[in-house]
Amino acid sequence: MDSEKRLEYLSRVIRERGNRLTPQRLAILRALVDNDGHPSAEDIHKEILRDFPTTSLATVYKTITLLKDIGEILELGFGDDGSRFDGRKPYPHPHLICTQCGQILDSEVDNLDKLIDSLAFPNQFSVKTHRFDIFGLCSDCAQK
Amino acid sequence: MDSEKRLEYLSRVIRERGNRLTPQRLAILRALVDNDGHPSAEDIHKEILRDFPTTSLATVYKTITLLKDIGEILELGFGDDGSRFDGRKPYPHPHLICTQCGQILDSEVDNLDKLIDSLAFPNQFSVKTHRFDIFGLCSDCAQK
DNA sequence: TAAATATAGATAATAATTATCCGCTGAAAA
DNA sequence: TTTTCAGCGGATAATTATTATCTATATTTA
Ligand SMILES: [Mn+2]
Ligand SMILES: [Mn+2]
Ligand SMILES: [Zn+2]
Ligand SMILES: [Zn+2]
Repeated sequence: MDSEKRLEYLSRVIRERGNRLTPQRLAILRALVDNDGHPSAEDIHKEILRDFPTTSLATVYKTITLLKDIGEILELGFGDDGSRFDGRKPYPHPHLICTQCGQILDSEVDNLDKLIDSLAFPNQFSVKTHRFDIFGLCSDCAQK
Repeated sequence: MDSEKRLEYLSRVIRERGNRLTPQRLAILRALVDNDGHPSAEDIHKEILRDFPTTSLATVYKTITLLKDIGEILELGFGDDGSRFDGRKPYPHPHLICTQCGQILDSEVDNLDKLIDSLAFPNQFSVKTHRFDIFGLCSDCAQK
């Protein structure tokens, strides 16, 4: 997963669908593809403010919405705790979520789709997507 | 899973911890254990109103909070779409969620804990709980 | 250049849930 | 029996991440 490559890909898709790649928007994209920590909208906003101090939080949300429309961002909603975003791997995948420090780790596993199919089949359920969150303590927090 | 047995169990636990089993509270418990459709707070409230027309929605939420404290209800939060509750099986288990009609089906699978452990182990992650949602169309909605 | 469209930023609105307040109830204590 | 008092129900206000709205500005198109 090359951040620069992914940034170029997203930039191209956005331009091709007639949207504009403003400096603020590019900065938001860069923050998303450079960060593998699943940042919140606030996290992204804070980072953008360094280069574009007048950027509104609404602008961050608008770019996230744009990426959602393209299907190039994965949103992990946590109700009142807000959402965290994965702009590097927009497809569903398991996450290890530390309930102590808030860190979110990516995880991969083979044959998860097969398991999901085996759950859906008996109910004649047609699968579109999924969400698999594992909550607990990361290695750092577990030591304390 | 006997609804009546579960109702008796919940009633006993609530009394044993010094809480009171008011008629409204009992009605809310009954609505929860009788319904395997993963009702929302509103759903429960509507049902309670038939027998106790002055019940406040806040009372429903308070009883749900009580059950959460005991660990005897599973909350499935969906952000702005609110939460759905499982008062029959309070432990984590996979759900098949129809994005068309909102129906939520229970699902069970062997060795899910083993799979989760295999994901957590490489990261030295200490698992506490999990959430596994599968989104798609139920058999009814898929036919249309 | 002129017109059309998209976007940024500011601000108001949304809505599920939670907090707060107050009067009531019921069981235990005196 | 009377008093006490924590728990509770109901009403209402507050919370807060996100979305909608509005206007000025920037960019593209003709
Ligand atoms: Mn991820
Ligand atoms: Mn369930
Ligand atoms: Zn941690
Ligand atoms: Zn359906």
